[in-house]
Amino acid sequence: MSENLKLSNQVCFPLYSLAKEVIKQYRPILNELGLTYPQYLVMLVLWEEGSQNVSEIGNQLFLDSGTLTPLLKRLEQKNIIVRKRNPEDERIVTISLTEKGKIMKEKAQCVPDRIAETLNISTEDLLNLKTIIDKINIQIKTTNN
Amino acid sequence: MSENLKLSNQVCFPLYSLAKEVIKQYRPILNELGLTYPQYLVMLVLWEEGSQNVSEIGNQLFLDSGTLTPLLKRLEQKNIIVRKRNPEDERIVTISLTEKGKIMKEKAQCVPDRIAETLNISTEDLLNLKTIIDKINIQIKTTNN
DNA sequence: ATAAATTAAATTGTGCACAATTTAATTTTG
DNA sequence: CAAAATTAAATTGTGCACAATTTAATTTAT
Repeated sequence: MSENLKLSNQVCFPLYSLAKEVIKQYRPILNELGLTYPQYLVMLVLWEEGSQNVSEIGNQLFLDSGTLTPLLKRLEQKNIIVRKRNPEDERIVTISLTEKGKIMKEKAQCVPDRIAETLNISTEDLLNLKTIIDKINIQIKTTNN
Repeated sequence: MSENLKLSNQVCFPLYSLAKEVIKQYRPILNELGLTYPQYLVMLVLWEEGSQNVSEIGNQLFLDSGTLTPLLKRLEQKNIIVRKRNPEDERIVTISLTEKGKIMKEKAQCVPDRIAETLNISTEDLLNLKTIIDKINIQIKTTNN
């Protein structure tokens, strides 16, 4: 068999597997907060930057309204965010944290440390991984637009 | 904010994004074969190793029957695989390629090259990425079992 | 000023991904 | 041998992810 189609030679498969594996490590930890990983990402954006439009959140997380609209509705049902149409421009929906959502930030402070623990990867390897991923991400975005 | 906090967020999110981005590059190419990326992975296993049980495929791709059963039914509907219960042990379902499935392998030969083209990443960077990812994947699997 | 174009979010539909449970077959044990 | 345990796949239910379309609001260009 040509080497071309061997699973072991693929780069994408280990990447896809590792991403799933890492998210799996987040699951039990985020579950204590009642969040999924994509929901946690949205909360990180709001904690860091405050109120944001749906599309502003989407631009940062590379997610579209088809993904975000139902996800945000779930966060709203948990009473950690509110969705409000902008009276200046009724097309825009602004997402804001509720008190409960702001308080959750405190409980979430420990998440990265706990992830770092369970991943058990040296800082050196993490930095190495980050460097190469960032480089490739930039290359893809610039090549593909 | 601790350094771990930043680092794990700064690694996990780019990892998750890059995996999605790379799969997005596969989409138009695999679409010509009528396959999704996970379906392509199943076909890679079958092309490389021939007939496999559902759980053997699952072990290699880290997917469970909840994911594979409907996926395999879709491949069966495309007439590129057949699903057959093992008469020796009726619990086991063996997946085999049809002629059409075998022929598809030829058309798939070009996929890795075309992906390499569109990703436009140096072989060195790809190897670098694969090396660090494989290392971390092994580390996670051994730590977490 | 209004018709056409654009924009933002929502909706619709398909396909993973995975936890939890169920079903049915096979093994192990008492 | 029969009950209990185990195993393999299927099923059920929830939640992304994304393409394609729709809806409604706003801009723009005539």
